[in-house]
Amino acid sequence: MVAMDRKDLPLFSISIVTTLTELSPRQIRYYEEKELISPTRSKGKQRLFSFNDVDRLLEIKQLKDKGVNIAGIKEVLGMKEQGISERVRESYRTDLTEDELHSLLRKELMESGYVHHTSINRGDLSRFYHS
DNA sequence: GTTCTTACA
DNA sequence: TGTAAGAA
Repeated sequence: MVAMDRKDLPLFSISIVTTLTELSPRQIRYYEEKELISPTRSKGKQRLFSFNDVDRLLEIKQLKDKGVNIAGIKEVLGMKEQGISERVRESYRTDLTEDELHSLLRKELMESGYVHHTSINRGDLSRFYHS
């Protein structure tokens, strides 16, 4: 069971993910260190990210901007894995320019309502926020 | 040229 | 988190 889902295919270099997520290489590597993402490695030990990795990175970015710390982000990401539909299928079209793919991917993910009304800012999770 | 790790500010 | 150094 290597990659049942297309979204698990390791395809992007860190530079690509950097432009896709607008996160710095430092942050991306830091999140991997914190086990928020698990990109595979190429033979040269270079990271290869999948669509799922990019998805998670974008969610991490949102939560970070909201003031959620690593522990809190792990909580939310863990909850997501328990069940929440996703969709960015159109991103797989190959007849898109790189810029089109970038904006499309980001747009789709932004409008998915990933982090709202999940009750994360309802008190009991306040301990996951920075001061 | 790009990415990696480690380390320091 | 940004940046630098040295290796791959």
